[in-house]
Amino acid sequence: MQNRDQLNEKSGDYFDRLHEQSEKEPDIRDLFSFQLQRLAGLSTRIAALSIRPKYGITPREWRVLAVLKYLGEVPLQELAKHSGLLKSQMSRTVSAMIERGYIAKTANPQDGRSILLTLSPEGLALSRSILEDSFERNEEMLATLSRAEQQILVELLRRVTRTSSKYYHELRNTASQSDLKSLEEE
Amino acid sequence: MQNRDQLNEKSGDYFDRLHEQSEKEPDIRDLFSFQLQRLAGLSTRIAALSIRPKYGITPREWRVLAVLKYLGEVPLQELAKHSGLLKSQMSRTVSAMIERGYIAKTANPQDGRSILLTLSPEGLALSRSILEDSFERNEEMLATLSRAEQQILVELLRRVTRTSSKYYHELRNTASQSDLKSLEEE
DNA sequence: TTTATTCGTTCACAATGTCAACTAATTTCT
DNA sequence: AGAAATTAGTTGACATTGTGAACGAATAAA
Repeated sequence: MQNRDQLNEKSGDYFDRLHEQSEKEPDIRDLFSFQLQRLAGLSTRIAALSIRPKYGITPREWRVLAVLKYLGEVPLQELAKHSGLLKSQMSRTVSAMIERGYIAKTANPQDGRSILLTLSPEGLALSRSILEDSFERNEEMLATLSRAEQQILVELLRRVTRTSSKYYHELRNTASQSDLKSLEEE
Repeated sequence: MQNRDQLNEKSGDYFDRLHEQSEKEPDIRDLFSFQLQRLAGLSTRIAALSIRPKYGITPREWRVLAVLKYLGEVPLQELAKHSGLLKSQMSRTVSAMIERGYIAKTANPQDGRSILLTLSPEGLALSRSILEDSFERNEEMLATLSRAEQQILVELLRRVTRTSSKYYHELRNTASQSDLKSLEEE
């Protein structure tokens, strides 16, 4: 058998068995962000496992396609914001997607610096297809929860994301007081 | 002002405004794993922002220290499993931490191949300190939720993680039928 | 109209993730 | 016991992701 660097988490043995609570010592297993990171890592691996071999596309690329799907026609910066990527990352990603014919780019008549991006028919079809697969994967991941619980989870995450985003931008601003500019936006 | 590739998500404008639900078209904004990824990304950035400048350590490194904190004394593989890293990643990370004096390594009397890892006093102190900061950051991120809601969220995530972990290993096994070995473990 | 800002591209690099090859030690099988 | 397979840890190679800065061109602000 080949020597594979597996993530030998096996049958969930390492996930959050209830541990004895030491009264004073902080424990990373109780940390929300730790749970979050671990689950997100799992989710990425699951996605890569099902999507990469089938569609020859990275998780980031299909995420961009799916975001563009609901945005319609937008400049690159806008696409980056909604995807949670830097514009430098987005520029490269979009280039690759244009090369493969999934994204079309046209000039922005309103602004000569900007470009407008849309999904090509192929991109739309691909995006739809992967998105369906993704919803199926999510079903499996969430299978342990009732419909009601799933909705609660999604709603809680939504709220936490909003709060965290605000917090993040506060941190950025206090960290680099060089650009007081950003204070203006709300 | 410097030209920084900012993630201009600004005041949460791009996060989950309720969107009109097209009846049939799947929308990535409704995808659990998408929300998860986005929030995890935010969380990482927040952590890096507060930890890196203060302690000169990467998020992954402190995560390893914190995991080792509750494990006590374990071989490398064990530490890797609990941290969600490959043993190759863990080997490198541990080397760096040993070099900086945060982790001590001794031979395993039970098994000549294996090594036993523990936190050094410095490592323990550092781990404690960062962990406290992390709990504070989490407070901020979760500030919008009531205590009860926070507990619900944590519990739901815990269950989803367990289910997802099982699902992941199933996928791996069906994907590579070369090693039927792994079927044995439950 | 000069100055500052913004859009997108590109460069350079750090961090992370993935897998295969390798050794030494251990276990399993016969 | 001895050969064969397995396992722990290290290392090499490489793909992906994340971050910040420099730059030209276009636009907005002074």
